[in-house]
Amino acid sequence: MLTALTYARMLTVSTSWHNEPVTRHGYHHGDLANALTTAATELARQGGPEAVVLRAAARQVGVSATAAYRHFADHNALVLVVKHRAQDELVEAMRAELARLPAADDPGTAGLARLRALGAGYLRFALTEPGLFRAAFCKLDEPPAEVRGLIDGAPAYQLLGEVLDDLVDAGVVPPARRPLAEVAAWAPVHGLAHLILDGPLAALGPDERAAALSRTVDTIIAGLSRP
Amino acid sequence: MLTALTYARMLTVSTSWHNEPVTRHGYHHGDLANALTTAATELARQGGPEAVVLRAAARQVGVSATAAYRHFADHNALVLVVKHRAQDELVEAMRAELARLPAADDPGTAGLARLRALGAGYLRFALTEPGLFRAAFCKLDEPPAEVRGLIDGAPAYQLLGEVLDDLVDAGVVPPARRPLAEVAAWAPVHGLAHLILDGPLAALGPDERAAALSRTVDTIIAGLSRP
DNA sequence: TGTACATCAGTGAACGCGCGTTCACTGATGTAC
DNA sequence: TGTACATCAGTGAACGCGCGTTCACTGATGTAC
Repeated sequence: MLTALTYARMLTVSTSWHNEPVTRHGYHHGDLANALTTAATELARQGGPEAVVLRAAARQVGVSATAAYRHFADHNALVLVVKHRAQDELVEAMRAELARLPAADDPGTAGLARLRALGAGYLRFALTEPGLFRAAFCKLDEPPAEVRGLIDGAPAYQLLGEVLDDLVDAGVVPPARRPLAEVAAWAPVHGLAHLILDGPLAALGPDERAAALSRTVDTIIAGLSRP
Repeated sequence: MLTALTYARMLTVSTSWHNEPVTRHGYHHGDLANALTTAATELARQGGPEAVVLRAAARQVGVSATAAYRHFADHNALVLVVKHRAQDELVEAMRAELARLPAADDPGTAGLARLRALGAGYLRFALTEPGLFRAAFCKLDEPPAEVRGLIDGAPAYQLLGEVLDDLVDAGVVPPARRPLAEVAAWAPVHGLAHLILDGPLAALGPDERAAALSRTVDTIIAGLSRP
């Protein structure tokens, strides 16, 4: 979709014009696919997946709506790339929380800290970027073949799996509790995010939210690590 | 919204006409608010909250779209009653699962069975009525004042709370783990439902789904009941 | 190095659609006398 | 019991909106000779 050539062309053009505002570089945009994706992602960031409107994205980039069809088969294809970007940002938020962790000696406590960090990063992303969070898990009109039959959002799932493996290695989680532990750990945090975002627990204040997360993660850990 | 008088009028009219199909009873419908709510709920059942279209509901009832405005302030008000109906059906599914439970002697095992039943009923409803499930938790344009500041979907929350209280009484859940246990128990099942419905875990087959639920609930119970 | 030409990436006008909502209206109902 | 009249609950036409998408087109780009 976005070749190295396209990038090169864009750079050439943008450096040859002086003080040109970023919006357009002439009749040929040079990087429309990327620009539309960014604009559409921004729409999703503010209004969720329903706000991803092809015409609005084109408008924002300063291009006719028709131009989008040179780069995306249809509206659904545009939403799909936004969904992927949103998933990428979610994983990024989780990794960021991991990176913030201080070094720990004991592998067991280190592993538990990582598990907590993943949950905290997940929830933080959901609450600070509700639009993107919903976009990351939105239902597409026709899901692409690559995704069907696989676990979507695989990077996050894999990240979680690694931390759980570490906890088994450290002797914190008994091997018998390892199967499907990803699901058992993921679902609670995902559910909490949805309950806070979309309804029943929306009325919780910041402190109550923190307490709810803490309680939820404590329960997961107590359950997974029980002999 | 729907007075006893309205009902009485409807019954009078409908019994005075012979073999009249249920759709209309003359110029005055007699029970339009209810009929529209039912039609709108059916739309949500098939297509989720986005499918609740005022004109479509009116069409289905065989009434002009304008007529709906005699009974609902606007589209949002219609969605709100659908949301409430969906929540009612969800609680009903949970109660149904409780009712199916055989009697048990030990209060501890009985309580755990009830907790499992609530989770199973919740997930069953989510998977068999995905449209209504999403409607039950949909975001409204302007949430009504009564709901803001309260925990929405209170009946389900309360039902869960009672079972958890029983588990404390039975000595299964230590009192120290009781606070916010509703959230810790609700979030995992809610999250699992969403993960299966809207994406990442959609590819799971029936057996895998059952295993995922079982693992998830086991982990909750192990966590909540840990000394 | 210059030029003809195929290809690519844009344009703007227009289509049909279905929505929520408003308007002025009219038929049915119920009540006061 | 009958009649005038206010009120209630419908009607149908129309509005404006914004959407996704298609059409025939044109300006820019890159390549073969």
